Amino acid sequence: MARPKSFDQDTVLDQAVQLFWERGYEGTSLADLEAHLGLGRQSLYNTFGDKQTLFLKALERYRSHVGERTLAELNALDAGLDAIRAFFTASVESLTAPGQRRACLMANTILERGSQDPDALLRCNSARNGLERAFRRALAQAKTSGELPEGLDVEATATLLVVQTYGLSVLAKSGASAGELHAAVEALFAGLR
Amino acid sequence: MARPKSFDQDTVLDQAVQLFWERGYEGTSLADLEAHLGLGRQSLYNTFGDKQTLFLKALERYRSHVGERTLAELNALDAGLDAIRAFFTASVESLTAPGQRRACLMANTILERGSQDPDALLRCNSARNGLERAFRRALAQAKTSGELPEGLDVEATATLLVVQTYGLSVLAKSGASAGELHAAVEALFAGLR
DNA sequence: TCACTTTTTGACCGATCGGTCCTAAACAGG
DNA sequence: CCTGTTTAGGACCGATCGGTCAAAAAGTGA
Repeated sequence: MARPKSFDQDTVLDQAVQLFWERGYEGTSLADLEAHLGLGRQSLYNTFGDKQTLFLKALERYRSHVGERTLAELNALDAGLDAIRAFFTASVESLTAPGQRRACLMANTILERGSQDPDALLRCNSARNGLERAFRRALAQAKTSGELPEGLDVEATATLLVVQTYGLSVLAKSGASAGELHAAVEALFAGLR
Repeated sequence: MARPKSFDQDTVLDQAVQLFWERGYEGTSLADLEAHLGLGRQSLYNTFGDKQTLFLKALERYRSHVGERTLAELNALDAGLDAIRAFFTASVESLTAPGQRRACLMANTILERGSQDPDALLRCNSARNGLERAFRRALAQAKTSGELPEGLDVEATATLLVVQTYGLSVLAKSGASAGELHAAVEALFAGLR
């Protein structure tokens, strides 16, 4: 029963995700947000609260969109070793896409904000848990289907795969080629079987 | 034949390294530097140039001190698999030391400054090359001594170890326990042999 | 002691930061 | 058409940013 908002919240939030992803939290000013989101400062504050709150919502959005999409096939019921390999192949491709060397928003946030923003860190860790859980399930599946040896430590290996995921982000941002990273993934899988 | 500086450059530079390491480049203001380094702004500019130049010198110092110290045993002539394992064990301990969750300055810099400071990125990559070279040598040594299988791809595995190094930094900063990370390292080595 | 050179101190600069306030515009319901 | 409520625009706020300037202080060599 009053004037409605002239924009779609989720669309705007997606653009905020892009900005924070490319420039980081400190590197993204309110002026940047106004310019790229196409709305005034007061609208930003009315809709999302202050900068830090907006950032947390952007993190949430990243997790529920970007994250879940890449997790989808890993969470399939019959996901095994192939699904894990597909996950890393797709990750490397995405991380090294031309003009898109922005690593992973979660890894970026952990390093930039980990010491200062416990809420942000909490969301990053929740996202990490989701990934690690998916890895565990796929690893267990691969183990029962005989793709992996009986003695394999599923818990530790899942953590190892998370380490690998974050490490690939850093190396990709530093300019490593897709070939290098694919080879590193191959080396990892050579040890798994 | 004039007034000498009242401080030791390297000592001051070490403190700058600490600050940048803990707070990042953007997160460290000139006021912070003045306060913790104990010298005035003009002295900073006279001695090290502007903030970005100081940062590059701090990166260099980090590499030549922190970096070289951890690389030392990896660069020993007879370094093999044990040396690599010792490197990761020491890394995990250092990364999870209480009150010191600051990850690795190189990884931090790659993610925070990689897109904006090509000079900084260059130095990070040069440090990475040093690490990767040491890994290659130790891996080759381990291969000839029979610790590792003939078919092992030294090049790709060395990259894999760099990926792990960076990944451990991120996970450590996110709050992962030393135990978790040690287990992940174990899982990695289980695959290598 | 006396120049000469450098360091140091601290005030100061414009720009930009995140955030707020106030007013005008725009829509919904009656 | 009004009335009520919310949104939108933009001026404005104090604080802080990196960087500069000028003057004072402190050494050096003669």
